Amino acid sequence: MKNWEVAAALNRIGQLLALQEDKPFKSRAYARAARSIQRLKEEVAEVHRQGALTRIDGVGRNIADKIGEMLETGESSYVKALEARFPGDFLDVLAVPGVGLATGRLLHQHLQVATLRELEQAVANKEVRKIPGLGPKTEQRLKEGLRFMQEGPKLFNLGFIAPLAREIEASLKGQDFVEQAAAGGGFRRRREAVSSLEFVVATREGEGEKEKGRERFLSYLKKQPFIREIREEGPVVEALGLWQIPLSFRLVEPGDFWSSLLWVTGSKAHLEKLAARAAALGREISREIFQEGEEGFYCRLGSPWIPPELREGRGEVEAALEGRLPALVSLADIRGDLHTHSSWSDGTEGIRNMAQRAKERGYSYLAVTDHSPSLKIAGGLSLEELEEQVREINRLKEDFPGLTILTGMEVDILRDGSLDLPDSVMAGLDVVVASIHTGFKQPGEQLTRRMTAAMENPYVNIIGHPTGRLIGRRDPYPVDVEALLHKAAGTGKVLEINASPDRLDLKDVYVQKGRSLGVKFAVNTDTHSLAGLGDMEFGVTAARRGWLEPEDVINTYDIGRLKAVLAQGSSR
DNA sequence: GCCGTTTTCGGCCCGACTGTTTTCAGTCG
Repeated sequence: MKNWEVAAALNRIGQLLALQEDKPFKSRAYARAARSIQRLKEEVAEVHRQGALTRIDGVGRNIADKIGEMLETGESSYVKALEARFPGDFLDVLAVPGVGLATGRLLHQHLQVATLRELEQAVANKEVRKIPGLGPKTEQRLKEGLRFMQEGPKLFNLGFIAPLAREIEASLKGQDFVEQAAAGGGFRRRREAVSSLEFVVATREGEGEKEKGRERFLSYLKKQPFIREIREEGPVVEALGLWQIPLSFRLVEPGDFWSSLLWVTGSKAHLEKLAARAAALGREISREIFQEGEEGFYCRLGSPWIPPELREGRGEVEAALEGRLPALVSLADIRGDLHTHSSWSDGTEGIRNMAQRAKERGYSYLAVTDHSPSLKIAGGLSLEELEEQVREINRLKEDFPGLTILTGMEVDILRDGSLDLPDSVMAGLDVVVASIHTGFKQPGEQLTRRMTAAMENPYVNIIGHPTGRLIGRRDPYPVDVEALLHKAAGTGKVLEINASPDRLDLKDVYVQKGRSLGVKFAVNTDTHSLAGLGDMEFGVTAARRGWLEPEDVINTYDIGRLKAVLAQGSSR
């Protein structure tokens, strides 16, 4: 069992306990142990072999026993006993925004709600409002909450699905009967979330031996650990993978690989534009014009190769034909991270470790931007602690030659639009990221005013996660993004592309719009751990989907130029 | 259920907002 599986099981225990016992802290103990295991650097199975489970923070004798059983038998009798009372699906109900433990219990007690479907029914029949303690407003809130859980097919965030997609791709390429293989679809275009993974597989069997290739492929596929079920064995093999993600494998002859991949990659809008171009040139899109791969194909249409991230039908074909395709920023261009948290607030690592990892990533700078005083839940620093932190950073500087550790803070934009740090203090910091963490439910105009007011402050450098969305879980604040973009263009304030796969905020379409207005961006991870520094790739992906070039992204600048931009509080 | 230079019992990230109440519990970040 992998660490994440153990952590997931412990979290499950925590939630089930919270439902059925009146011992909230027992439940939280499991949640805490789960967090520790999630963050654990070694394999928990290895720690168990050494008999050292109780050395893990939050794991005592009882929890260690339960982990031991899971590792040895692959399951947990404790989970089974707990599940006997609440069906597994009930945890989905608890995941609905607006349903906490208390409401969950009430729904179960009074209406026997056990699944999302039953909750939906109860809401539709106006039963929820009849429960003592709940009312019509709660019912309405649940209705809105349910929307997220049920809209369309289940979506998997890019950051979540990327490791699986790459594992499958590598596995396919490693088979001796596979000539070429690649993931296409929304994943290849690096959309923020996808509902399935689609692969194109060229098998080595010669012309006319397609059937043989397909059989070898199927016998290979059936043995793979990432496969749960094979549903369709035709020319496109359909399967369900880990986490019930739909997988498809289009089996083709080597000569058809590139045309199939182009087709499977999409998007529909992009392909339509290509078809129109081909028609205008009197060409057909056939396998003959793919002889030199995708590049060759685009070349025949008189266009440079268009990176998959741009293939959304948002003007990329026209731009390519006119020779004004952007030279997209890439991960290698990134020289540092300007929004990170340490254990001084709610991060897990000390600044030394963060700096070490930044150095290993080849960065030339790293900004430490912990939370500001008012955000108590996230361990916001007091002014004294901030001063102390700055002193520590100054001490650490000599240990990291070649890496500039920048002082900073993620300053809350308070409910009234003022900033949670005096100007005099912000003036002394290298980087100020200003973000909203409270009062999301204010009317849009008020939220917009708060943010534009923050942009008028001369010491603010970057607006953090500007729309506050959590992909698949929370809508953006009802903020007027157009107004923000114009304000940023006017003030020279930098907007963040938050690289956390849960956020990717600003999103690509706004980034593209901002770029056209001359707005500059910073691609930041907002990490709370060492591993989170690796999310940078997803932020860069969002930047690419927003057509950005290195020049548009301030953390591609060398330290001298970056400091100049930061010091004047404006990118212009 | 876990943990300890506030400690082996009594705590466990804190404060605002909301809805359902008539003084507060539940949820969220």
